[in-house]
Amino acid sequence: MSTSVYTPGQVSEETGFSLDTLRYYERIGLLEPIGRNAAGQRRFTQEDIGWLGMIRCLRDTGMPIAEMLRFAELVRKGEHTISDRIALLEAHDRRVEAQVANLREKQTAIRNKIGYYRSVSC
Amino acid sequence: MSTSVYTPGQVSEETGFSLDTLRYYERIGLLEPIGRNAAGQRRFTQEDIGWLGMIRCLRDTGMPIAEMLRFAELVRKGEHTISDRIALLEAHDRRVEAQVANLREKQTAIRNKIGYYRSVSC
DNA sequence: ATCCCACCTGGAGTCGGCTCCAGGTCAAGC
DNA sequence: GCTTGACCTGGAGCCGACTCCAGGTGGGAT
Repeated sequence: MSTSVYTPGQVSEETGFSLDTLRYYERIGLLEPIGRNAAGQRRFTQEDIGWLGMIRCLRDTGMPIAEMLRFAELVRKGEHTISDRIALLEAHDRRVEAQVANLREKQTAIRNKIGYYRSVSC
Repeated sequence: MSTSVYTPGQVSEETGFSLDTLRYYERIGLLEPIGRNAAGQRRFTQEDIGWLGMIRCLRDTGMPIAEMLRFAELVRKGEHTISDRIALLEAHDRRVEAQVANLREKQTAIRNKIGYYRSVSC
């Protein structure tokens, strides 16, 4: 029961990020340099996977990579940046809220259009 | 009270699309060729603006341009494509629904993270 | 008359976010 | 002992969706 590690393939499988994307994220500094085995292959920790989960949330909610980098930076700088992190996430949460509202509004319009088409074609 | 027309500037203002984007959409065939005045400047009709409203809905809900082109194509082909248009919009509506669900799920995770940060920093 | 501003064109450039490639290394199964 | 498959690197390429540019036209206000 050594500290469990994961191969790139496993991580890709689990997080839904492609191998190339995982390498890309490491290259640009969104991931800390990932640990390696003797042969130089990446071995991800549970913590890396946790961080990737966060990345997944932020990406899926439309945060640009540049801003995720800022967030990653804050995380690296340690505990005293927590209020900044909260501020960043709250600002993002507000954008997500607006996004959902906009989607709902546009969806209603689309449904009205469908309704109109139905009324025409029957 | 001639049939009212609108300048590119007015349309941009009203629809939120940039002048360049309006020209781009016309170039790629997402808009029918827009009418011109004697000097060759575009004059949009009310109908053009209505169509741009539709475009706005579809774009804002994440439909790729390629698919909007397919939709535009159906509209051009006339009445007998209405059931196809319904099918296309319904499929899109389902994707929008999934999108909202995913956003909500990720938003919850983000809020939990904020909650966690709050608990740590107080 | 002249100025300015909104508009025109074709084509090139940008940007974000990956994605692909060539050429190479290891380790495990047949 | 050889093949296979997962991995490695640096760098180039791609895609979608605009956005910008240079150089030019036309018309309304001062």
